[in-house]
Formats: sequence, C-alpha cells, structure tokens
Amino acid sequence: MVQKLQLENFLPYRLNRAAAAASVQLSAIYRRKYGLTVPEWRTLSTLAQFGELTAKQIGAHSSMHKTKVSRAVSSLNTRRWLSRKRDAADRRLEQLNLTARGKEAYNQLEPQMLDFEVQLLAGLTATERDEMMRGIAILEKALGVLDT
Amino acid sequence: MVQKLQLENFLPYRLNRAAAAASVQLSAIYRRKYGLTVPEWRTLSTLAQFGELTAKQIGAHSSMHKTKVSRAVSSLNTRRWLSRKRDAADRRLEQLNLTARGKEAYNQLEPQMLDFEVQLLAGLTATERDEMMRGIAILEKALGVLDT
DNA sequence: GAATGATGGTTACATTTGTAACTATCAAGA
DNA sequence: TCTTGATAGTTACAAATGTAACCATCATTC
Repeated sequence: MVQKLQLENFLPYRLNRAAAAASVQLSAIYRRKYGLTVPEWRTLSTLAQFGELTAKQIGAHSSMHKTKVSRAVSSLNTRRWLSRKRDAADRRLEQLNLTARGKEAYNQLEPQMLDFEVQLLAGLTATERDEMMRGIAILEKALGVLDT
Repeated sequence: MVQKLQLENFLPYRLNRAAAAASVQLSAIYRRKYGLTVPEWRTLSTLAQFGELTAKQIGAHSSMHKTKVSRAVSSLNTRRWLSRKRDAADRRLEQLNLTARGKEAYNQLEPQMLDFEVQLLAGLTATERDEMMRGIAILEKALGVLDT
C-alpha cells in the first residue's frame, strides 16, 4: 500500500486539532468561573455584542443549531442572565436581552477571554502575528465560511 | 457596557468555525461511501499510515479519547477491517492491524480525501497557499499542539 | 375568512460522547 | 511471593447533541 495521506500534514486534521486545543483552554476559563457550557458562553457573548436578538439570530451569528440555542437560552434564563420578551408584531419571536446580572457576568469574563488571545499571540513576533492572521483569513476564504 | 470582544474577529471562534466547516465537508465523503464515523475514519487512517499499533498509540496519534478509540476499534473489527492480536510480551496490549479488506477500503478513500484538500486549495494562488500553510504552522506553534 | 404552507421555537427520542468505575495485567519492592 | 501502585482497555452510567416531530403563529391565496 502506497501511503500518500499523512495525518500530521493533512489540513482538516490539523485544523481540528488546533481548534480543539484552543477550545479546551478557553472553555476551561468560563467553565471554572461560572460553570458555563460552550453554547451558553456563545449565547452570552453574542447577546453582549449585538444587544437584543431572537434565538434564530443568535444561532445565525454563532453557527449553532437551534436546539442548542434553545437550551442555552433556557439555561441562561434560569440564571436570570437574560430576559425573554414576546415580540408584539410577530408573536412567534422572542426578543432576548441580557439582564444586569448577565452583563455583569459577561464583563467579568470578557477581559479573560481577550487575555487568552493576547497570551496566545505573546510568543510570536509582530510579523508572525500578521502572517498567522492573514493565513487564517485565506483559509476562511477557501472554506467559504465567510459571507463575502 | 463597552464591548471589546467581537466574535467574528475572535481567534478561537474563527478556528472552531473553520474546523467545523472542513470536518462537515470531509466527513460527508467517508460517511456516504462507507458509513464511517469520524473516530472510525481516524482509526482507519492512522493504522493505514503507521501499520501495527495499539489502541493507546492510535489515541496518541489522532488525539482521541481512549473510549472513542475503543469503540471505533470494536466497530472496525466487526467489519473485519482490522485484526486484534494479543501482545505476547505484555498481555494487556492488543496489536491492531488493518486486514486486506480494511486496506482496500482505505485505498478507495484516500484519493478522495487528498482530492478534498486539492479542491480546497484550488481557488487560491500559489502565494496564498504558501501564506495559509505558513499561517497555520505559526498558529500550531502558538497553541503548542506540536511536539517540537 | 378558511385553508395551506412556511417559520420560530420547544421537546421527545435516539445517538454520541465523556467520566468514572472496573477487569486484567504488569512492575517494583518488601 | 505477596503486596502496592500503575497501565491498557472495556463498560456502565450520565451528560450533551442531533433529528424529527410538534405547537403556535404568520403570510398567502382562494
């Protein structure tokens, strides 16, 4: 058998491994501090960034399945970190907003999240940082994960 | 609330999204052709690349939890795509090898896997390809997912 | 305005996954 | 050689996830 595919050089495998490594390190932060799951963190940060959204919009922004969003919203609602408000114009929709408690928790987490990225880049030169960012942008283009 | 973290620019989020996009497209190939799961594919390709291995070694190479490996090995064994052989020197170990059928299946899949990568890079210029590869290598270094 | 099809969101069920406990085996030392 | 602790691998159980069915509501059309 002539073996041409080598896992260590295979792009999808490398991507998965890198993403998993980043995710493990990052999620440890909000899991330890607040016991948040990944979908909960994504819902929280999406609402923090965009303000009032529906569950569907959260899913679109954060690439999560609607059942994942539904459960995360329900869980954050139980914590009183967000409020649900039935849309008057279209009663199928629920407008979601972070409560003061939700915003406060987010504000506690945000610097640590940003710091993770800073730490990640700290060992690199400015040139390497640029190259890495550019490389990822090209990758995203190739994968078609961008709207553009 | 001053919002500094933006998901679309946040590295871990972008990585996850890119890896998920690649994985979805790739796994569709071996799922459609053979009904393989991701852990099964990884086990198959790792054994194809390295030859005789133990379950533990497969896990180390492919970054999979030992229960995932155990289940994937069991499943591939049911298909008769691999053989299990108790190690004489250390009877806790099982040496795993692809059977002729396993190798044949792998040989059917390998070109399609490689072709996926080719297609992914096809829309890029040579310069972009280099930049992307270099960017990912830098990223792996920053994340510490490399042995070196 | 009643019927039809589409949409936002939830939930039941099945599948997948991880955690922890377990078995069998080995290695090291008393 | 009898313990003690470590290791390879499996499995029971619980948690997370996806699929599909479902409910409520809306928009459209007759």
